[in-house]
Amino acid sequence: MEAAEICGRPPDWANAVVDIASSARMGVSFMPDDSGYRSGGGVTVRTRFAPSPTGYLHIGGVRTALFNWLFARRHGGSFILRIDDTDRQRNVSEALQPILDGFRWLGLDWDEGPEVGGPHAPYFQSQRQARHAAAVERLLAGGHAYRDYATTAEIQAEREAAQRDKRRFIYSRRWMAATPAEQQAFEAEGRRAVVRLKMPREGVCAFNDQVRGPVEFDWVLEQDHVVQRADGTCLYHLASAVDDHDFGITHVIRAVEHLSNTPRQVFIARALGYDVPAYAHLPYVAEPGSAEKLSKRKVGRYLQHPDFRKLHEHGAGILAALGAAPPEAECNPLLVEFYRAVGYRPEALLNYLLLLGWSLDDRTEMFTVAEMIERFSLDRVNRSAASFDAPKLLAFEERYMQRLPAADKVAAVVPFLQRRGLLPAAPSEEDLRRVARVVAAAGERIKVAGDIVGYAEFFQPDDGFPYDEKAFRKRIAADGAAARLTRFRAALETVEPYDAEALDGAMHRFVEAEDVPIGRIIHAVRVAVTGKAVGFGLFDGLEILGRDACLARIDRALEALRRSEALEA
RNA sequence: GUCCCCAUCGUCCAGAGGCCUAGGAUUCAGCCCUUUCAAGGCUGAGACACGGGUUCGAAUCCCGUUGGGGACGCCA
Repeated sequence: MEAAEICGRPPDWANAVVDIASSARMGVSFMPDDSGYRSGGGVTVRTRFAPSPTGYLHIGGVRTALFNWLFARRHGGSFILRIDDTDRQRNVSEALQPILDGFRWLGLDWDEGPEVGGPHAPYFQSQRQARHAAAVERLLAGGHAYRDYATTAEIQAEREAAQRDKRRFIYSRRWMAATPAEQQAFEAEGRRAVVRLKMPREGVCAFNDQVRGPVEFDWVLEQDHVVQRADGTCLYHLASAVDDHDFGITHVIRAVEHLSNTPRQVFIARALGYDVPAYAHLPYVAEPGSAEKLSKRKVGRYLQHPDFRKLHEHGAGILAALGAAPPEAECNPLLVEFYRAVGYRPEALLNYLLLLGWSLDDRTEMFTVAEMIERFSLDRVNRSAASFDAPKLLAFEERYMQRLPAADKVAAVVPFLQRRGLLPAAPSEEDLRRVARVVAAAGERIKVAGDIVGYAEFFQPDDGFPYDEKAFRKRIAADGAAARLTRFRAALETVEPYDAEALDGAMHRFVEAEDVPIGRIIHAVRVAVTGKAVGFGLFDGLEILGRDACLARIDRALEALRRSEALEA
């Protein structure tokens, strides 16, 4: 067969610029009313996120999902969840659950997809194989694909030969069955066919990326990708292009790693006579302190980065305090589960993720979800990778916590106290009042809801909390400390009313009478009453605990001191 | 190796030829306040990767260099 004949001419559409949404990019504004994306104006926006059921919701994936979701919501369109499960047969539902839970926790609702169904069901790729296979048949019939009888070894040999001669590898199509006769001949040899795309070998594939602008790829550089295996199962790119079309996806918003896969999807779509969707390739999220793509398998390495480690340790501390060994996913700050388990505000995570690659201007940082939807646009998406910055995420979390109304803060914190066994499943009014008072006193010290476990002593019996040993030695076992504490205890008995203000006054009168710096008594009281060296305002703490508890706790501390002295003697 | 992409404070962003002596946030440092603190207040440090053009004028446009990253599967 002649080379010219083998290669053929590229289909006439191959060089067409695919640009259904260019007007939006060129336009000054990108409002729903003039974009033509609304029903009535033409196309209704439909975006999708297509996770594979791995059991985890990765932070980078969520960012992509968020942008898809925002774009759909912004334009009054639909956001679809499609499950790319062609690869795994086992336990799909089990591996999917954490992902769906993560979406729900974040408030990213999907209009069509698993559990909610929709007009284009099924939404599991593995259940759409008949459609994929039918598409392959059409590709074959249209001459855009061919049956190839080469073995992997034969292809590999060609590839290596090309490398040896330092030329680009272009498949010879030697085992392509162009006619039924050739097909029979190959099969008589016992060969089995895969279906390959018959890619154009001249011209360029040009399209207008919604975040990167015009992009071009030479068709020659594209290989004759396999779209269907010998066993009849179809490969991802074929399935993806077909499903996107079936679902009426108008905008494919995904990570840049798919940019170089786009030509073959464009080829498939055009060959099948589809409208090609608009593409938007997002920069990927990079690892802390580097430009490399974030990978959930490298957590160990990221843990060596101080900022990332701090984020992790903070969360791990909370999880450890909650008891029972947490599932692995909850210990990994690369996964959404971590933030939920530790008690982050979902809005804070969303806000942080939004600004990782997108901005409105040079100063607006806080966005409610409604504001995000209102202001989001693809043309303000950044083109370069952004690395995951743990301190910044924590800063957002702090701000959201600070702004949270007191009642919501209490509600956020209660489940953590319950899990720690510090609060009954059905807390009484009085229980909740105490929680509210501790939360108020702790103020900005509670950055994530789980931080409440750091104030466990306010919910434990007077003899049921441990002492920070070092603090105990320094503040209570010190010379004269016990005697002073005993005298202060006496003062506490008569303070009236027993509130922070009066306690403050009593303390100051005490140190004046004793003629000692305030630090000599205040720390001793704190250790005696809370067991800790640090905490929120001492007088608030004394008030919350109440007189009886304070006296009992001081007695217990003095008793503990006597016992340890006796032991040493 | 081939192709593609990216390039402003440590980090995340702003900057569409003169509003730039480059702005905000975070981080860091110092100071203040304070009974402690991963608390609060104030002040400060800190960047246009490099080299050529174009232009009266360039962080901004063009070319090159360097650096970084990604894609090159009968994976998704």
